[in-house]
Amino acid sequence: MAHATRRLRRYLEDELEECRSEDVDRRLAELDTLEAALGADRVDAELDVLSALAAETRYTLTRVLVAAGEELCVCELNAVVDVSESGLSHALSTLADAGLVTGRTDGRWRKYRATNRAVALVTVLEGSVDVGGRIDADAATDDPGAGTNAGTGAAIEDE
Amino acid sequence: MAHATRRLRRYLEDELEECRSEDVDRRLAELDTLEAALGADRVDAELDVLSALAAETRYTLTRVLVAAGEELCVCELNAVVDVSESGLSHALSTLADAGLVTGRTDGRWRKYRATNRAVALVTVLEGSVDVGGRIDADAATDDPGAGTNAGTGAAIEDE
DNA sequence: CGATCGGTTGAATGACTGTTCAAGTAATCG
DNA sequence: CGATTACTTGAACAGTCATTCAACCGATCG
Repeated sequence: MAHATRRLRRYLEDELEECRSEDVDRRLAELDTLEAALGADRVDAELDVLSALAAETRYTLTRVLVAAGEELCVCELNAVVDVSESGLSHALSTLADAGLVTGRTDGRWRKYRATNRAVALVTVLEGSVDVGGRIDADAATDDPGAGTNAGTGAAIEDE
Repeated sequence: MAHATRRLRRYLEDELEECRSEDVDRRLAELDTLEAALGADRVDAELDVLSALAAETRYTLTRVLVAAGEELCVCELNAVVDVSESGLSHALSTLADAGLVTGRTDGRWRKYRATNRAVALVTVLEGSVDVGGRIDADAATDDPGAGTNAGTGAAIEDE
């Protein structure tokens, strides 16, 4: 980190007009705080969730389960993802480990359901990502634009 | 899909008491609708964002930029992620492609800032993931629990 | 101008991971 | 009970991807 710190030092002396090393040290401490505030465990946990979602099969499954709004049988899910039977099982297992779905055995059938976490993430992604090349990627000012729309619609609701 | 469909058929005949093939066909159509409603382009776009975030270096960068609430110089970011100089550049480039950060050149320094999309996603992840083994992974009933907390705090705010 | 600095880009490689095949388990059926 | 069904688990392989090294570009400085 020797080289990087030297450059950072130069940047800070350049940025804050006065080049008192006191100010520089303060800024360095602030950056440390910023990093520490994240918490390694927390970042790890959140990365597990992200990694679980960041694969076509698993994300499609999550989307379908969220859209359904009710539990679906494994054999139903098999109809929408186009992987082998065991591939589907692996995918659902990974999602369950990440707390994105929960499964329960009902007689000879096994049913899965999306968790609140999955609903929240899918909802934000839906609201944040505009398909069609253009994106709403203007820089964030101060106000978190979270909690956009709800009501994913398209629930099956038979019976 | 021949085998899977056969099993699904059996499941549906088992689930819906009456085994009229009319009902079965309707359910199959509903599942198709559920899948189609997702939209392949949309899923792809959202997967790009998820994939960009689902890596320790890039997620940490995003978290720091969101927490900072202002633009940070590359040399500052270099102090928090522990990868090579070019690794950092690659990471920031990937994040920019996914619309999670934006960069601008300021004299001889390059500065990056988190986008609204990044703020939204990080906020939801923060609110959704409870570290410490236990998770709030109770099944979703109907109400999307999105838009939880805001105010990531820990902004640097010097000057 | 040449030299240095800050940062990016491209190719290469090692690690990771998504998928499949084969075998295994729990439940129902006959 | 054995057979079948519905699904899971483990090992193995193929494809992907994060990181690094080297070369490069643009800007500033002397």
